[in-house]
Amino acid sequence: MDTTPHILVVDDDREIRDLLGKFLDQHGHRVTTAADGAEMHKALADWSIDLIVLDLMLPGEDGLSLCRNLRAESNIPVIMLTAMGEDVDRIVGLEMGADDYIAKPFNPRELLARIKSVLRRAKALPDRRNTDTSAVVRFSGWGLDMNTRELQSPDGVLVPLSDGEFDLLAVFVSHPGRVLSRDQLLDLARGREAQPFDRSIDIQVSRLRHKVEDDPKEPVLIKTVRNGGYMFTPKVESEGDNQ
Amino acid sequence: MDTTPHILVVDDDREIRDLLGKFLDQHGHRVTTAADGAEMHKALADWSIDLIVLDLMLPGEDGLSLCRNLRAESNIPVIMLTAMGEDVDRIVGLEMGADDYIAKPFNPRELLARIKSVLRRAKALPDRRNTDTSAVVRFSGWGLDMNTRELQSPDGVLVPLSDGEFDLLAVFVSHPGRVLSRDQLLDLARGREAQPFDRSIDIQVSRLRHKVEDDPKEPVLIKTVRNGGYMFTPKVESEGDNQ
DNA sequence: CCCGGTTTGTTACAATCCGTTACCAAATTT
DNA sequence: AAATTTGGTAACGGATTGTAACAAACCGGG
Repeated sequence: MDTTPHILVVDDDREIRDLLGKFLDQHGHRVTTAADGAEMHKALADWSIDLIVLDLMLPGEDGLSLCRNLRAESNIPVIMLTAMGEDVDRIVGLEMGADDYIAKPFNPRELLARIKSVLRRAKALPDRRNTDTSAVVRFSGWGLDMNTRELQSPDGVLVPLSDGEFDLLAVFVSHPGRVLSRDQLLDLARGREAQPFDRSIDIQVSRLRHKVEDDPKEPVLIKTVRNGGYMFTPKVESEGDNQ
Repeated sequence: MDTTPHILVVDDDREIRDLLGKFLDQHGHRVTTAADGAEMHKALADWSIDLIVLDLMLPGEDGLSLCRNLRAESNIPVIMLTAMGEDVDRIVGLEMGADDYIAKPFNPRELLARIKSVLRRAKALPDRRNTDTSAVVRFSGWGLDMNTRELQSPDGVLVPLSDGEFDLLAVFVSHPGRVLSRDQLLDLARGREAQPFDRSIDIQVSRLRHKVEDDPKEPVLIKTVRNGGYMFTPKVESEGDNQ
């Protein structure tokens, strides 16, 4: 299946964003771009990003401090883009926690190789991005255990979920009260890109509704938003994991 | 506690060895040097090496294959030294599993920064070197002795495991709560690469389940994640030394 | 060297899962 | 109201997984 890595390019220069986006796209990556820190954070909330290419110099909060903040809360790998030939910046970048850097102007094939290398390394690391350290998530009486991947109904009965259903529900509970497009759901739950006429999310939502909704014809938890996607409506509480 | 990193420099050029050794020493690292693969292996047996700086071109077995072998039996980080300006070699080096590379002639301060960066990353990884210190690992009542390679059931009965089953279980207990792909499991437990249609991990998991699961049809400890691999779900406590 | 037992991987097949297609209903536009 | 778009889901088929059965590799002792 198509699970090409999703790369986020953060650069204030529109030309570089477009160029890099096109190049990485041509080489089989999904790409999202952001012009500054705010857009970057939005993209991180909306998509399942596998790697960030981050320009050192940015308007507002600069690349270095963004990188440090990223490091504090996730371990999404970061490759820093630096202005050319500045050893000092390179070193500071690495010490700030970037996984690699590359100086502008760069050889695209080398960037590709570095991306591949960093992604390979990252696979060996535990994925810290969604780990809210809370194992059990509760919503309208239901309990979803993110560790054992088990769903408990309000009556305390274990409802068997297939892996796909669990992954989708996990995405919903971690984005409550937000409309998620089919594209986003596909990316967040399956890590893949939508094909034309892709209805797989609809099907999976339908199957999930039959397991968690009282009346699947009249869904309360997972609402359809016409021309928008789906929205998980209940309030979600995460229990601190009890030892 | 003296935790200055111990760095092994492998290069056939005596001048570079001495220069690097002196430089790294001055900057607060312990350094051992080796001229070829044989000396490298001796140093690895004699010392607890934290990082290897490895020249690409070596007499006898060259740096690339040394690097690959290292990768197979430990996760000691490796920084490759390459002759200057050879993009191809750089790329191959990274894909061969090096954690970073640096081109000769290099700025010593940059090497220092890369060493620091790679060491920081490596701390996040589990140490796969010889853990001679006694270690009994416990999970949901079971006890796995990493030294004697014995598995004790919650009732205290010794359950015989084949070598392959033990290796696989050892990989699982050292990566609890993480989805491990078949590729990763094959690499970590067998040190080999998957062939097309390789089902050996499935079989081994099946056999392991029959020994450790209450109901192998309804596994609780080793869960299947469709399109992902397997996940070891129980909480793992290690009785031996912990950090 | 051969000979049994053990372990490990391959093949084969059944069960399950998931995405595509197709068709219908509901919502929206014309 | 008719036409069009959008969403729900039944049903089929390809893909993935579990495991039984077989074969190859390995091993220790004669």
